[in-house]
Amino acid sequence: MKEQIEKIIKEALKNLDVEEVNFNVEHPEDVKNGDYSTNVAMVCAKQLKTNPREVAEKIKRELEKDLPKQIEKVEVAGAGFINFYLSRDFFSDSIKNILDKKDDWGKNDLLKGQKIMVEYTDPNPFKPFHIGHLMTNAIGESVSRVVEFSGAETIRANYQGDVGLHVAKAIYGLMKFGLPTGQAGMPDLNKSSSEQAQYIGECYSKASNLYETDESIKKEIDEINKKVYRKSDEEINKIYEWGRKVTLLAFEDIYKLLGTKFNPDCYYFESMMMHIGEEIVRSNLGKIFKESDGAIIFPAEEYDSKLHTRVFITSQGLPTYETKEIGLTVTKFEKKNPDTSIVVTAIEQGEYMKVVQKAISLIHPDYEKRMKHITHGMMKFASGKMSSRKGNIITGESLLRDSMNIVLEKMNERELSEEDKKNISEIVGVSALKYSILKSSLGSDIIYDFDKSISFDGDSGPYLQYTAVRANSILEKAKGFNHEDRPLLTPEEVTGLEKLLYQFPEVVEHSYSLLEPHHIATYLTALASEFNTFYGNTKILVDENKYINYHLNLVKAFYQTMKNGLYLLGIKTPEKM
RNA sequence: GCCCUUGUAGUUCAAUGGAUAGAACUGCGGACUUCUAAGCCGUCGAUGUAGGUUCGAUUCCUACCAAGGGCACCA
Repeated sequence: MKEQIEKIIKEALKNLDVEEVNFNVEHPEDVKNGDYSTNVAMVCAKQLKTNPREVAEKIKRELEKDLPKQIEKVEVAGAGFINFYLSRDFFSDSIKNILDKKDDWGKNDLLKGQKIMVEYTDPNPFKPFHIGHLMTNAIGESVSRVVEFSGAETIRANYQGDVGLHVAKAIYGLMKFGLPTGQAGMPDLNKSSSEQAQYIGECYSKASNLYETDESIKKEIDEINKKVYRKSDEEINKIYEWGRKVTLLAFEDIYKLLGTKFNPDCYYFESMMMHIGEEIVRSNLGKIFKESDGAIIFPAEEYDSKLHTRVFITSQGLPTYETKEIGLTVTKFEKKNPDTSIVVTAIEQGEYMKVVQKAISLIHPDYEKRMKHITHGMMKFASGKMSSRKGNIITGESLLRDSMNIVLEKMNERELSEEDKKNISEIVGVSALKYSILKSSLGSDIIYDFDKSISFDGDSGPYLQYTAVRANSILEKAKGFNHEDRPLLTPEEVTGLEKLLYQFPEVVEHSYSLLEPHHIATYLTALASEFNTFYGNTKILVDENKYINYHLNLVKAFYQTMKNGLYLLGIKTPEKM
């Protein structure tokens, strides 16, 4: 509809001999000002040397000569806005359209034929899955789904640091505090990979502290680090293989819970990328990279004054993260050849990534425009509550578990089977966390209040789910209610719900064009609120309701839209809760 | 010091340069023998400071203030 209005405005301008101008068509905040509104008259008032309202009137008269039937009337208002009011038929048709499209409702083909790769989550084996990974995952998954809804073939990639100092620290910790060979305090190898991974994470944390405080331990760990790189020590290799396997398996459990499926051939590892990257860096030494104090560096400020120099290969001859990133990017383009390669990380990687991307674009100029880096802020905690319910350090996993447990407690009031309660608490717990990450625009930090944010009032994931469940509940009850023989009558009045429903595809497009998932979250919350208002004002399943069939279609259309929208946020829609 | 993010109600967040700056939480006040009250209705309350561009600025530009991040061998 938006395109259509833009089109008739352009035609009107042509008929009035006005040069083409940049104008907007948008939804006014207040529905009193119509369903669509344009500022075209104000934009070209100067050009026509008259005041905006006169221009607006002129354009209005031109538009009225041939008005599409979906538009009931056009009005001039305010400083010179032209407002469009849609007809009852338009809204009724849009409900039908939603019911026809079902799970495809909201999709578009902006990216048809394109291949888009999204890399996100990026946890490191041997370290806990922390809250930052949770954020990156929620955002990356949502971006992937928005891209998918825009018609692209979507490739989900994950990049994991299986070499580096953190690995050496964890291995040192395991050797010092006990290996899985039956010593005291050891994890039972029969335990779940998640529990074994947790033990490895603890060893990592302890060793990490010792690294900072004890000089001789620091040396030992550095020595282990070299051995891991060279694979020169049989015992270390064994621990390494076990630890890597177990932590990666534990991550898979979390991905499953979060609803992410990476492409099986797109799990990239630093241990692979460092060799590829090193070769590229060394073969461009003297051209792009320089030697300096024994290290190999890239002086990015020579190309862009806002960038800075970074080390790519250390004076000890080890490749840094920068070099591995070059290997990764080149591998992605060579193996998968995406039209666009999107990488999602926290903001701390922002500056560094610009430098790396500059270096890559000098080697492969054709990649430059195809690389996109999305950054997000950090999750912080309100009022210093830094520990989880059990008193441990909060990891991404513990936060998830706590969230699910809180839901489970709330579910006690409900008459549901234990199995239902367990499943629902998983779906709702994940939703609470994901929504609190996705409701804000990227960029700024997220303040996470442990007590309040998982409260499910108002602006929350569970609120959206609960609203969907209410709708579903009506649809279920309607099956036993005699309504199918009755005629489909359409009420004259258009509800606020209908005035939002048809906008869903526009929201998806907008969200894609800015790569900002929060627009979907904001829209769904407004939509849920409208539904709850409608629900509160309307008794649907009663004999006196002569619009019963229309109302049921409306509920169905709402349910479908909410379900598709929640999907885009990476959130499942429970059938009951 | 230089560079990148970000400053909106008591709190947490919205607002492709547009109309009276929207929500949620909290506070206060309501409705309900009703399809799930994790819900609904009403109400109090905000653009960091100073300039500039514009018919019009929360949005763009400049300076300042404040928070977070990055600036050579960690990732």
